[in-house]
Amino acid sequence: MQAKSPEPAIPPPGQDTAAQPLDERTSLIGRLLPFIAHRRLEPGDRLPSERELAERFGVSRGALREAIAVLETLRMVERRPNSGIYLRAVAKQGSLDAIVLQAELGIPLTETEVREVVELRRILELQAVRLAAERRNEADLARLDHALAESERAIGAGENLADLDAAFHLAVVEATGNHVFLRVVNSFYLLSRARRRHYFADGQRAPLSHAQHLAMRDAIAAGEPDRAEAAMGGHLRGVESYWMELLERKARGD
Amino acid sequence: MQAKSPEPAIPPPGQDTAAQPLDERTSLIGRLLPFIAHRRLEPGDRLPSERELAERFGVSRGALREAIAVLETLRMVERRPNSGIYLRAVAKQGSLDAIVLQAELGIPLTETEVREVVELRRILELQAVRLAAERRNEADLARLDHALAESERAIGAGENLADLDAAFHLAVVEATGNHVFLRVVNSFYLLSRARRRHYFADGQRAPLSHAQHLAMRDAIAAGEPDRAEAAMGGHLRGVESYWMELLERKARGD
DNA sequence: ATTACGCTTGTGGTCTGACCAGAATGGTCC
DNA sequence: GGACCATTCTGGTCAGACCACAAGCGTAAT
Repeated sequence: MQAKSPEPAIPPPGQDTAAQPLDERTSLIGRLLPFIAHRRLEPGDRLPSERELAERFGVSRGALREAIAVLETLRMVERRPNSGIYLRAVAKQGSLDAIVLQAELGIPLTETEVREVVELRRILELQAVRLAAERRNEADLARLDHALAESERAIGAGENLADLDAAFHLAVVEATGNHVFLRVVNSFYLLSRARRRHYFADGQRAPLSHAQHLAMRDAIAAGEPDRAEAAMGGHLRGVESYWMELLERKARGD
Repeated sequence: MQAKSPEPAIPPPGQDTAAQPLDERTSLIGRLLPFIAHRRLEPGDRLPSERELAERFGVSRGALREAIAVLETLRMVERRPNSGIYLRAVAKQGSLDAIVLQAELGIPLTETEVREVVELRRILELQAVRLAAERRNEADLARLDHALAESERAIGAGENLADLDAAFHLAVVEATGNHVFLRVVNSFYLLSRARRRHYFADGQRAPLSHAQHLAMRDAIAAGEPDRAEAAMGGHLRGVESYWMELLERKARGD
C-alpha cells in the first residue's frame, strides 16, 4: 500500500509551499468553495440555480452537478428538488472529509482548525497505540516492521519521509484491529499531507522520528500499553510543537 | 438544527426494520454498491466502463458519473482519466462517510463494524465529555439545557427521543470547542440514526437516558471532568449492551 | 374583499448524442 | 527483438432538450 500515485517523487526538497496555483485548470470545486465563502452566505441560504452557476463558472450543467453532488455528500450543501441548493451549517454538519477535500485543493487550514486537528489527533493516536499494544498480532507487527524498514531505507536515500511516517502511524492504528478507527485516522493523515512533507523536508527530523517509532514498536510488541502510550505522547509532542510554531509565525505576520 | 427532513415522524413505533425496500427509486449508488460487492472485485480491479455501467443500470452516463463522483470522494473508487475506474482498498482507504452513506441507504453495518463503531464512540465521547467539563462556557451550557428541555417535552409527548438524544450528545462535543471533533462525532450519530430510533422505540429507555443526561450536564456545569467521564461511561454502557444484545440475537439467527 | 382555481415560470433531475485528449493495445516495419 | 504507429477505448466535457413539481401570480368566482 503506502503511497499510491506516482507524483513528482520529491519536488525541490526545500519546501512544498502548500499554496500552489492549483494548475491552471483549478478544479471546479476549488472555485466553488471560495465563491460561496466570498458571498458570505449563511447556513440555509440558497445558492444560485445550477444553470446560473454553470454559466458563471463557464462549465456545463453536467460538470457543475457533479461538483454539487460531491459537496452534498460532504454535507456542505443540500439539494431540494424543484427548489434549489441550500448551504448547510458546515461547522456543525459538515463531514471530516470536507476538510480533507479542502486540504487537497490547497486551501490551508485555519488556525482554529489546526489546533483542533492537533488535539483530536492526540486523542485518537494515544488511544490507538494503547489498543495496539494490547491486541497486536503477528501480521500487525510485520506491518510495523515493514514500515520501519522502508523508512530506514528512505532516510538513507534522503527521501521525504512524510508518507512512510504516515504508513507507520496507520499501521499502529490498524494493529488495534478496528478498521473504522483506521478510516478516521487515515482522513487525518490525508488532511495534513502537504504540511507533513514540509515537516520532513528538514532532514534532521526524520532520524529522530524514526528512533521514536522504533521505541513505539518495541512497546507494542512487548504488549505494554503504558509504555507505548508514553512513547506516542512524546513523539506527538514533537510534531505538535512544529504546528504551534507554525501558527505563531503566521500570527506574527508570516 | 436536529432533524432536517420531515419524515413520517414515527413509523409504527414497534421497530424500524433498517431494511426497507428503499422506495422504488432505489438511488443509483444503492444499486452500485451491491453490484461491486457481488462481483467480488479486489482492490485495484477495474470496474466496467462508464458507458457499460450506465447501460447496465439503465441510466444515462451523466447520472452514472454523478454517482461515481460520490464514490470517489468517499475514496471507494479511483478514476483514472483515459483508463478506467478502479476499486480501492475500502477498509483501509475509505472514508468514515462511506459507512455513513451505506447506513443512509439502509445497508446494515456488519457485526465487526458495529463493534468497531461502539468502541470508537466510547473513546471519543469519554474524551469529549472531559474536555467539555473543562472548557464549557455559558453558550455551551445553554445548548445543553435546551437539548434537555426539548427532551423532557418530547418524553412527555411520547415522541421518539433518538434525534434529541443525539442533539444532547453533540452539544456535549460542541462544548469542547473543537469543531473538528464535532464533525467526527456527528458522522457517528448519522451512522446509527435508524438503529437509535429503534432503541428509543422502547419507551422505558428514554427516561433513564434523560436522567443520565441530567447527571452529565451537572458534572459538566460543575467543571468536574472525572465525574462527567464516569457519568458518560455509565450512560454508554447501557447503550452498548443494547448493541451487543442485538449482535448476539443476530448470531443466534435473528 | 376574499377565496379558489389554473396558468406560467423556475427549479432540480434526467436523458441523448456528440466531441475531445490521452491511455492502452496490438500490429507493423525496421 | 525492438522501435514505431494507427486503432480502439477510456474518462472528461459539452450542448440542448424534456420532465415533474413547487411556487407565484393573475384571473375568476364567490
